[in-house]
Order: sequence, then structure tokens, then C-alpha cells
Amino acid sequence: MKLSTKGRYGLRALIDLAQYSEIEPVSISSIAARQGISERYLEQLMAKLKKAGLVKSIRGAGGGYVLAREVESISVGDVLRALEGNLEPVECSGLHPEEGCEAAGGCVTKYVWQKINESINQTVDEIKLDRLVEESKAMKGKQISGQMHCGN
Amino acid sequence: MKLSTKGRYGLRALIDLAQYSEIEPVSISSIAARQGISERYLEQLMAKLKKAGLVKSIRGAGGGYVLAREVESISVGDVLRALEGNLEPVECSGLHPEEGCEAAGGCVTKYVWQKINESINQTVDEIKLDRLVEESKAMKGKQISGQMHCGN
DNA sequence: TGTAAATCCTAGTAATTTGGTAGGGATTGA
DNA sequence: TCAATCCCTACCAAATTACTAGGATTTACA
Repeated sequence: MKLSTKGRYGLRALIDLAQYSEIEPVSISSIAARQGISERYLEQLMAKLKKAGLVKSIRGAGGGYVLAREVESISVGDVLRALEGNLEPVECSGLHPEEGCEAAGGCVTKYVWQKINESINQTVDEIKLDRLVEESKAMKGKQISGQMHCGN
Repeated sequence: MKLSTKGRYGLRALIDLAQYSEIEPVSISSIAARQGISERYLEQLMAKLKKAGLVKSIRGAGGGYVLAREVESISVGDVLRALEGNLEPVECSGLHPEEGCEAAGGCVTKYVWQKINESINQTVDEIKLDRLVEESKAMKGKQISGQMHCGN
């Protein structure tokens, strides 16, 4: 029941990107350096974010990535789902009407899985990237020394 | 970001146990048969539930398990945490004050992980076992044929 | 008192997922 | 041209998951 590094690194990377891409595209190597993430691994994460339409890439020298959408229209849910696939801890076909549930009357636990899935999705969807970027900017002012992050 | 079979099977098993243990202790083999779970695997899950103080065991012939607490005092959260360990998708030391966070000012994403953790815990803690047992009993009446569950 | 029904405890293991690394190709600005 | 950059695919070691396996212990009951 853990969020993998894909989601954790990826969200941090996108917050970083949002902050630094206002003027020019941001390269993978610069994000990787600032965030302490493997360049090669981050490359794969950015590919997923691109495929999901959250970032645009600019190839060639001086290239990099920029957000593909307004920073306030991107939710944490968008980011995490792009990277982790579906965030639902239980894949229950009964929850997706089109699939149909093989249990005749529906299972007892369906209700539980539904509530969990809903609460996670709702939580991550209501946090938008702009808020995190603001907070990150504010924190940089107060930051004296030491790490900006702790692996999460 | 998936709930493992430990949590999924275990919750089903405990609902089953709650239903059938009103008169006499319920054996692992009978739960396993009804729920279509490996007996040997379920044994390990029950050990965890026992260690967590959710069930009591009665050894020897005619023995089995019974709930250790009132059915209405056991939450889905109690069950899932007993089986899965901690349900929090992100282990963030900054969220547990006694541990302290290695990032100087705390990380930006801490807020996100906190919200996710809270929403999951809140959701599973407010669903109590008695409600699921009631629902299960009600469903058995309507059940005509076919599976009672779908693997979740 | 013997035996079968049960829980208890520990170890092993195949399959899958995670968290990367590695190699090379394609594009583009200077 | 050449260096910086993204793009694509494959590979791999370590960890985790979902079991299986073997046996020890306890207890009701004939």
C-alpha cells in the first residue's frame, strides 16, 4: 500500500519544473541535480508526464520541458495517476459499471473499496500544483541550509 | 499503490468470522472454504489478526476463532492496519513529530502526503465491522446463485 | 489413553514489481 | 559540425507478494 518513487519523485520534479520553467525550458539534468534523482530514471518519469499531456518537451540544445497546461489546472491527482497508473488500492470491477462484477449480488467489501478509492481521488484532485509551487517559493526564502527534501 | 491480498482476504475473512462465530468458534478451514482462500495462507492472516487483538483463538478439536472485541468496535482500519501494517502510502518522517524530518524546513510535498494519509485513515476508521456484517446477512437473503465475492 | 481436529511456528519459493542502469538514436541551437 | 538535449528500448538486481510445506502443540471426545 505504498506510493512508489515514480509518484513521489515525479511530483517533486513537476513542482520544480513549474518553478523554473517560467523563463525557459528546464532540462532533466537540472531537475535531477536539484532534486537528487537519477537523471536516467527521471527521463522515464518525464516521458509518462508528457504522454499524459502534463508537460511539453523542446528537443535539441537549450531544450527541456515546460508545463503543457496552466499550473492551476494541474492537480496532484493528475500527476500521480500519470505516473502510477490508477491510484485505487483495490481494482474492483464492480465499481466500474461497464465491466460488471462477477459476484452475483456484488460483494460486501465493494462498499469499502469504493469509499477508499473515492477518498483518495478526491483528496489528490483538490490539491492543485500552483499551491505547492507557492509554498515551495515561500520555503526557499526561509531555507537556511540543509536538504530541501527527504526522499518523499 | 495496491492493497495486497492480505488486507482484501483478511477483511472478508473477518466479516465471515463475525457472522458465523456467534454460536461457536469458527475454524480456518471453514472460512477458507466459504471464501475461496488458501487455508494455509489464511492461517497466517489470522495470526496477525490475533496478534493485533482483534480475534481470540481456541485451540484443539472443536476450536477455532472468535472476535476478541465487540463487532461494532472493530473498524475496517483496525483490520487493514493489522494485516498491511501502516496504510499510509507515503512514509514521511516529517509527519511523525518524534522522528523529525531530515529536510530543514520540511518538504513541499509533506502537505500532500499528510492529506492522503489522513483521508485514507479517516475513511477506513469510520466503517465498522457490524455494518458490513449486516449488509452481508442482507445480501445472503437476496443471493440466488453464483459467487459471493470476486477476489476482492 | 489414543486419535483426529484444530491452532501455532518457521522456512522456503516462484512470480511479480520496483527502482533503477545501459546503450544508442534523433533533434536542434550555436 | 558538435554539443546539449530529448527519445526509445532493453536489461537487471533487489525487494515484495502470495503462497506452499513441514511439522509441533493443544484439546475434545470416544
